[in-house]
Amino acid sequence: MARQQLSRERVLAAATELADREGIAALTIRAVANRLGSAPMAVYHHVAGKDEILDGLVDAVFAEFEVPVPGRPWRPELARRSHSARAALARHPWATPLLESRRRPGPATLAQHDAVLGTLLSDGFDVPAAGHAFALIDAFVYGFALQEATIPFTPDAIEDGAREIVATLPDGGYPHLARFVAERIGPGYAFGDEFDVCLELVLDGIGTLRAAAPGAPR
Amino acid sequence: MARQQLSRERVLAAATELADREGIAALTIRAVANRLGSAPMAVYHHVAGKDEILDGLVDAVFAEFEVPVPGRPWRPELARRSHSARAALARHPWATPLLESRRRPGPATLAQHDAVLGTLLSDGFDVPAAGHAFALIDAFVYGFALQEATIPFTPDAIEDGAREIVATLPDGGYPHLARFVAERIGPGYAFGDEFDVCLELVLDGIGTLRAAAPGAPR
DNA sequence: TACGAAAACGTACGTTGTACGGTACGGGTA
DNA sequence: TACCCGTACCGTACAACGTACGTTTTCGTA
Repeated sequence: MARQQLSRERVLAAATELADREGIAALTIRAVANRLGSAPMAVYHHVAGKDEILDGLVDAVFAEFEVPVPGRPWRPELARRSHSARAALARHPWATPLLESRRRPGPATLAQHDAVLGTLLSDGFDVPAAGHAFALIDAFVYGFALQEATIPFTPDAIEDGAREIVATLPDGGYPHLARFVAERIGPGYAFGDEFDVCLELVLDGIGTLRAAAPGAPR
Repeated sequence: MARQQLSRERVLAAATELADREGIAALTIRAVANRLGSAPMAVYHHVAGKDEILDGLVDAVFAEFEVPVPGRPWRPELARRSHSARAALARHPWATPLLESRRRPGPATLAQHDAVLGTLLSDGFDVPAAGHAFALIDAFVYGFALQEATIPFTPDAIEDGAREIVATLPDGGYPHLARFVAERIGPGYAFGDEFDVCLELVLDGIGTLRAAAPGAPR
């Protein structure tokens, strides 16, 4: 039997693949086992239950974020990590809503948080300012990922999709929404492009939090 | 039998109550029917299925947001609506993750979007700038709500909870995180307070997007 | 070869969403 | 009065789910 041994890692990898391909709702113990060529209950020797699989998935996604390096200038580091975070959450759209229900942060999650705080604290932010900055940038990244996951259309089909929704509206209702779709949504429009514009504004705002005292100039 | 007639509204109200009290996982058709003093299959005469209930719940939460009024100054209007949105999402912590999977926006959702866009468009923002501003503020509000829902502690217990997590860490790992918890988290600290600080930064950023041309001064 | 632990499996149970067919009832028409 | 039919409700049934429990298979070591 060429069947490889099961392991926690193989279980999580199979679960990630399944969630990516079929959606989070299709992620069942039976399906995971099936994909591993195994029986449902075999999985339970490597993870305690479905909840632990979900915890592991979230941490695996966090592990895909590029980690900022404390000591380097805060702004490019946070920009790099935020872009990679958004990319990872876009690759795994099921992950963002999962953040809420998972209350036991994994090692990658903690390392990520530690590195972000360290980057801020070592480049001119005092503790309260680092807290503000952390809350702001993560709220933005997660919120954007949530919005992006909600958009029911691929960038190519967004025009049709948006018009379709607007078309089902009562005539004359939602005039500003209708105007926005008519004037803005078109072949060149991709919602994802908003990320860069908004991230710059967020980073500008974080810059104003920076303590005046110890930081290197700009 | 004094039992009142069922209706779509009563079903949604019972579902909201249940989700608030017992969590979204406890929201089953049987539980909803039970709370209504009715049989499971009776609710199917008023909603098409569980998905439609979830859609209705999300729209009901959006209906709790205060709607900004186009024509009034953009900044206080958006501040008011953002505060009320955050409060509503905090009252219903199960709602934010649900935003992702619900792709059929309800009337309250559409009205909300329309009013936000209208407020921006009628106070000096051109269409692309309004799009940027909309993406930014909603990403922030949803993301913050998601973070707030994740915090596993009440404001009172946050100190113990945070220390507990840090205590389980390998010694010396995550030094910045440990420092942050030690210096920042205390009796006076409430994560929710970060919202006001961050929202001001977001609104500042949105202000810089405003077209120079037609807007009133300030 | 023998053996004990680790890994994998089979069976079974309670719960879920919901398809399907039946039942009670309140009027409108003949 | 007798009939009928649409609306609201309910009972039963089924497939799929997570997983508790007990059994079998596999494999490293002696």
